[in-house]
Amino acid sequence: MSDNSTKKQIILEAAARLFRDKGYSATSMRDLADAVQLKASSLYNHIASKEEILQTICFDNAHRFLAGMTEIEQLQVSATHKIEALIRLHIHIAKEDLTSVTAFNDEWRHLSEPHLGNFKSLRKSYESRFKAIIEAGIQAGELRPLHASVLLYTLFSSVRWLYDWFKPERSLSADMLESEIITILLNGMILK
Amino acid sequence: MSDNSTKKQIILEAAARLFRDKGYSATSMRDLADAVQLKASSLYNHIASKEEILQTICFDNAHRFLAGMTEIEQLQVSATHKIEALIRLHIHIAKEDLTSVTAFNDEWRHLSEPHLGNFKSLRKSYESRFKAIIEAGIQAGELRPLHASVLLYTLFSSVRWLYDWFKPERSLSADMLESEIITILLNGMILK
DNA sequence: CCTACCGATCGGTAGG
DNA sequence: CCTACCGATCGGTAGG
Repeated sequence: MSDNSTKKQIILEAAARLFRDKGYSATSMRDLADAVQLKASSLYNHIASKEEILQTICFDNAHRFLAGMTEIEQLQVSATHKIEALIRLHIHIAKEDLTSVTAFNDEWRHLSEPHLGNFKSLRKSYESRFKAIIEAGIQAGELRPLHASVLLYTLFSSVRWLYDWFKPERSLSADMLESEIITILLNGMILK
Repeated sequence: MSDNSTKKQIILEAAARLFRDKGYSATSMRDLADAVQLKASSLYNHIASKEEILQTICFDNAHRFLAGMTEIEQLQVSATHKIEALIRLHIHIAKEDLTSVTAFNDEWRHLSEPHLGNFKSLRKSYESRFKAIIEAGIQAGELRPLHASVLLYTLFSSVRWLYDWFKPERSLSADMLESEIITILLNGMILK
């Protein structure tokens, strides 16, 4: 049983890497089997289907983001500080499990219904809660009076390149990277 | 002949839309044939292969960006103004042919060699030239003294969400969108 | 965990 | 532009 769940974990990690590198559709169960030194049919002792793997990756990561959001919402600090905490959240999640987050970001659209709909709901909820914080910041006069959705999506995608880029040269430490990104984004958003 | 090139154009546009919506690998030639009211085999009177379509999309767009870069490099203005012009370039290209740019952005990795290598070279060249402008701006004391690559990629990806988002609600005009994004990014990058 | 195999679908070709 | 069809590969199952 513990052997079993370990093996499943190995399969999930190999799958995340393949999905990130080749995409979900271009990854075959035989590719995945090769990566974990198994025959394709043996994979089905550990997982139910190819899509179940994608579901696990997508929903696990969605819940990591939502859990972080829930914590940050409860902080008794300014909107600006909450936004800074959210930027750090995105960077920390990326650092923790880069391949999985990348696959989650790029491959969720291959979910079938009803999973696709459920996933979109979670995502929508995360965005709404993020947007509410931004709107509070604008109301409070902390942030530039721009459209909240422009601020939201600019911020969102600004941290997304990390997922494609984190691996190569490491002349830049993760901490340095984090502080520079926060400098750029907060100065871009903050009023004066 | 002119009929022929028109039909080819229709096929390329339908393909870009399918590649954007489902991804290159998940789009079959039968999907594409249905979209243009043809049988799959008839597509091959207009195009040589599935990958040739992807090549056309990827290299056409790469050349649009490079042509814009060449023009902007020759302007006799400050680095900050060149960067503003580059941000506008990205937004304008997105507005002109949204589906094609999205497919180019997300699906180039499915190119086979030697096209993949050639594509990466063009991309690398574009990034280097962009980075040189950013570095000049830092040298000149116009931009915050951060790592040029952090500024580059933050800026790059900040405009990328447009590709996924441009379509829906149009309560925001494209001009308003453009000016807000430039406000956020330039204030984030500019010193003081 | 494997061998053997399934029906479906893939990109693409032959031939008209 | 179509019908008919190719070999290869797909996700997955049967049976041990």
